[in-house]
Amino acid sequence: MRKKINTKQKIIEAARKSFAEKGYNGVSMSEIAKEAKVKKALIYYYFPSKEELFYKVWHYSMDELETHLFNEVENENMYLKKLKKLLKSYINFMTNKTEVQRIILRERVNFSRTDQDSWERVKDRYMSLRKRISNLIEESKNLEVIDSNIDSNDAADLILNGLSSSNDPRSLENIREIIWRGLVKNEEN
Amino acid sequence: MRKKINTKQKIIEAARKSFAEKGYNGVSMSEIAKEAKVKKALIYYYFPSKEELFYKVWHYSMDELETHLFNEVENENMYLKKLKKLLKSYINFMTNKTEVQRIILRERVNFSRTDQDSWERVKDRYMSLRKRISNLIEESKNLEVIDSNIDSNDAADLILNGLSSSNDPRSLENIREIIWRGLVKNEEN
DNA sequence: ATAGTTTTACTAAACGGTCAGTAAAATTCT
DNA sequence: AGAATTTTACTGACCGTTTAGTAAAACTAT
Repeated sequence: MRKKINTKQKIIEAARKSFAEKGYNGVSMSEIAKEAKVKKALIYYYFPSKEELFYKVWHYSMDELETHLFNEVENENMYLKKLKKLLKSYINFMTNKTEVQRIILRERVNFSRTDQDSWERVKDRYMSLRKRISNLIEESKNLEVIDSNIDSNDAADLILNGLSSSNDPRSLENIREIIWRGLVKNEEN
Repeated sequence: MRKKINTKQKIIEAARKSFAEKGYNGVSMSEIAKEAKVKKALIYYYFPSKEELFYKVWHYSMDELETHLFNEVENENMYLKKLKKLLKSYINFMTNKTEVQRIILRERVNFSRTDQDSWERVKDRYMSLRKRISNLIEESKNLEVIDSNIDSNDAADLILNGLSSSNDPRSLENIREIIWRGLVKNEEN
């Protein structure tokens, strides 16, 4: 901890930007180094491999997203408002932190690959976030806010996928409204 | 040893499988060659570059999808049923042709990249399909089947994104139902 | 001095792509 | 018809470049 306190963070930030733009396989370690304004070998001083660097970037991003989503939600006491706020927060995060958005969109597809278990950890971290969302939906179902026929995991997927498609907040607001109308109970139930 | 007949198609099929599994940058031409059981140089006999090969694969896949979607739809005369059938067909295609599904999911993210115009053609081909879907929604709006507040482009995006998230037909059915409830007009409007 | 950083210099393997050449099939010439 | 020529389908060896990763020297702060 002599000279630089934030070198490691600087590398993570640069890596995230690069991975978000071109995807894991589209970026070389030299590119990341250039973006971070350090020499490539220095990255290997802090991270043992490209794969490990990516995992750290992913984990860091998911922490950020999860914090952003649930900190605001927990201030709410009504489940209807909790869920409503979650959707708003999600849109807010996705339109502002577009790097995180893209890195999720890009690498989520690899979860279904069976030949490489290097993605297992990455998948697990994502799934733990999805579970928190589906739990919230499940609780809302019990309190008769959300239609009981709805599978909470599928609903969480729809939120996660539907609300990351665009960078335009207005489009995402429109999409959110459609999803919301599909989720909440009909008045004449 | 002249084989000739379907070599080109065999390469496209192998390329699609490989691209779907690992993404454009995750696959080498040698891998594709191995998958197609031909020599790498032969790929360059039929296709001038990796990029061009990918575009052909993409175009071929989009043609397949579009044909599958709209052939069935056009037999229907009511717009409500047309749209309903389109969603069904889309799920059907995505759960059976998982290679196409993954290749779309993987490479769609590149559409927002501004630094490379090599993706322009790829994007254009995808957008023409999206337009056909949003046109169908727009017409359904005029006939007061679909809520008039809904933006047809955003609705098309929601369908395209929400209904490609999984390979499990049951999950996709659930998601379709949520989307559908969000789209159609309320009885007590 | 010494422990923590950063850089220089390097490697082996893999990459996209090229090229000269070849055997067989199709076409043209006589 | 059959010989001569051209075109098609395909191969292996190879090119320059880039890749992830390493060893060790050099610098920096205490």
